Amino acid sequence: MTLRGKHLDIAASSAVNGRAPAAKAATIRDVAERAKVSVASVSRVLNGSDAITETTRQRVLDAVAHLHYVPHVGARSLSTSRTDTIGVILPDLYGEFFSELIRGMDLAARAHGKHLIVSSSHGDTEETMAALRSMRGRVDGMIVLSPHVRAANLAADVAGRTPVLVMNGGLDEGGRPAIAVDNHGGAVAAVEHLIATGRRRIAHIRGAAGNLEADIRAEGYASALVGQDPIIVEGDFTQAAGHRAATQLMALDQRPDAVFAANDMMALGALLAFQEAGVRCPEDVAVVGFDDVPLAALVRPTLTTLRVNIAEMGRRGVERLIGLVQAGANAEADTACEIVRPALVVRQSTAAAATAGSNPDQTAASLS
Amino acid sequence: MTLRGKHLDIAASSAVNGRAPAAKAATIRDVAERAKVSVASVSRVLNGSDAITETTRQRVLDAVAHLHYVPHVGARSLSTSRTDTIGVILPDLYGEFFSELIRGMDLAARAHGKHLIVSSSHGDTEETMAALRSMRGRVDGMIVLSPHVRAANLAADVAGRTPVLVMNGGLDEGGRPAIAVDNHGGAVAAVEHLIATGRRRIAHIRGAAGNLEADIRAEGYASALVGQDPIIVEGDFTQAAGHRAATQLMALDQRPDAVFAANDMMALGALLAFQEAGVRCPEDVAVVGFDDVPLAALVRPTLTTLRVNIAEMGRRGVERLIGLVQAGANAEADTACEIVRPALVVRQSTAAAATAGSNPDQTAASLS
DNA sequence: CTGTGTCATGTAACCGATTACATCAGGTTA
DNA sequence: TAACCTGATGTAATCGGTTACATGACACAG
Repeated sequence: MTLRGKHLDIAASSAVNGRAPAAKAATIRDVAERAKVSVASVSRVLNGSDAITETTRQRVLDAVAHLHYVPHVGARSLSTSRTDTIGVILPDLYGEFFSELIRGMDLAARAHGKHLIVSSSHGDTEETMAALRSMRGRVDGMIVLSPHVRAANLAADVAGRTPVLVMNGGLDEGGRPAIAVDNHGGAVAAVEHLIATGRRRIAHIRGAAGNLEADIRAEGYASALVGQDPIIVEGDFTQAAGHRAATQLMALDQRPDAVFAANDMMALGALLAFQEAGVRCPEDVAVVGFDDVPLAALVRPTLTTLRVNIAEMGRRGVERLIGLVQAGANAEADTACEIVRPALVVRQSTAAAATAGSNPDQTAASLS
Repeated sequence: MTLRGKHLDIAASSAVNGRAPAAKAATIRDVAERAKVSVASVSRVLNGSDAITETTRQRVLDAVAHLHYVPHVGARSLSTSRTDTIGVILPDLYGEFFSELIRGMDLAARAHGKHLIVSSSHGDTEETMAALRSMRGRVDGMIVLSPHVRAANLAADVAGRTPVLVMNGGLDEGGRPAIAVDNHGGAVAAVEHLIATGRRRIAHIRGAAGNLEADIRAEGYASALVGQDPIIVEGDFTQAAGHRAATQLMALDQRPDAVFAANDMMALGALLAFQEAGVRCPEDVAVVGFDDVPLAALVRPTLTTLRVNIAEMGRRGVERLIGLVQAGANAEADTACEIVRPALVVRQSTAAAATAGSNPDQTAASLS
């Protein structure tokens, strides 16, 4: 049982012949008392708002320092109804994509004096909703990354008055603030590059069915093919899935001469599977990934991929959300869907056989 | 200006001939009113504590559902002085080490219904303190990863009554709850392994000077050498630094036949530098890293390293912190320094020349 | 000398929950 | 029937801030 209010007296007096009760943290009233001013003045000094005599300011600051006073955030957020915190709900925390994203978000959050609460939903819609509910009231706004459009939209509903920025959703979120990668365009660019470098049988390792981004990338792949039927193998964005998928592809009657994987981790798994089977990359088969995680430039052969500036996207997300929070009630504010266009980064894994190996890592400088 | 308190009446009446003001979120009193019970009953239903008639419970739950009521966390935390949130201060958010760590922490936090606030300090002591201060009152406890012991100790002081668990610090934190990696033992194991596999000139690429872990690993390296003087090159834990350091090593009169890098990213950079220079690994030079980030098993040659189960360490950290929070005032509770012993994982990069390449990835199964 | 304006400061009402204690209804028991 | 217990529910104090409004001091003009 905590000691509070008038019961504190009783506890304190009983402590006379017992051991001292744990010291409670100083409150604004303690500071006011010690500085011999009112709580209002203390609050004013701390929030740097009103006109305050230099003398008073000093007295308050001294008291604050002496008592190691730190304002109680809960109390403050109760009266101001701001938390200076933004929530981030990710499908997963595994892998370089999310780590880069969080890094970018942290950068922006720190720059604006905001805190970041992160939570993962393990890709489950129900868990996403639970995470969302438990964050309500705790944050000023939320960024939701969901592989399922449905969840993202529900999310925005559950959130009620809390602004929600959807990232990683589809491009067709009806009038919700969002940031989305141009998955279709990226996939098309990948396939066109493969065709341009002379590949004629291009296979695709796709992400999990039902995952929005996986669907769009697969669709982009299919639409960009020229003179061949789609060859699609299921995956789930993990390196192991890429490995399995590549093994399947090698077992085909006619082995493809190029593979476009829906992300870098699967591309990597495929790369390893080919290597183990003695299939040479890029000579026998070209491989393209998606995301440009740092890893892509570090493997051999270095991986051609679609660069998405992940950290920058995270930064941008936080900044837009902060904008939304400030706009507040002005419903008209910012409901645009911002589109990030990935850039094709050509590395060894799709080089023409003749030039392969000449320059180990064309992008090393920019990725140091 | 927000509309609050008695001024709400004025605003509401003026809204009669204007547009409706933004609806305020429902409070416990709104729920009580609608359910025709007192706020106490609502609170009781929501916290499942006391005896409540089934009828009342239903009425309350209906009202809650109808109003989309969500308790205001700030208010709750004000009266209960719990936040159900734990803060994590990291030196950096870059790279796989921290991403794995956060993943493990998230797992444990979710399992206990806690939230996670993350913040990075960019390795700067001053920023660490600032982050710490701004978290006070916002969290029930904090986990601080600091490369500088000093900061970690100051941290524990600044935190005041908030429990702090130091991770990644030294082993000699005077009686503070901590979890630390046995950096010395790991370094010794690395060097001993290299000696056992016949290497005779072993160099070390160390982490930034002043970084505690870097210091201890370097010291462990030096102490394990047999019949040779230490060869130490400065680094800073980045891949680029590893690359530079390896270049320096290759320029020596007598090139080392083994390199122990203070972490995997630098080992990787070194690996690439050797490759570019035509120095073969493991034939000409063996390389050992530290951490066993997922990446270590994915490069070629696969990297021998010291495995630290990073995610598990994060999980453990959160669980211990939760223990500390619950122990509360009982100062005697848990002040132990838990030690995590890294395990040597032997892969291709230190294989004897004869057997190199026989098994591309000995640990692929366990890392899928 | 009084009225008025300015500016620093104080007082107290609020934010939205929790919870100790009061109350009250209904059933026992003497 | 009166005294008493029991268990559900209500009332109001409290957590620690912010801030509208009141107060009070002082300067200057009329």
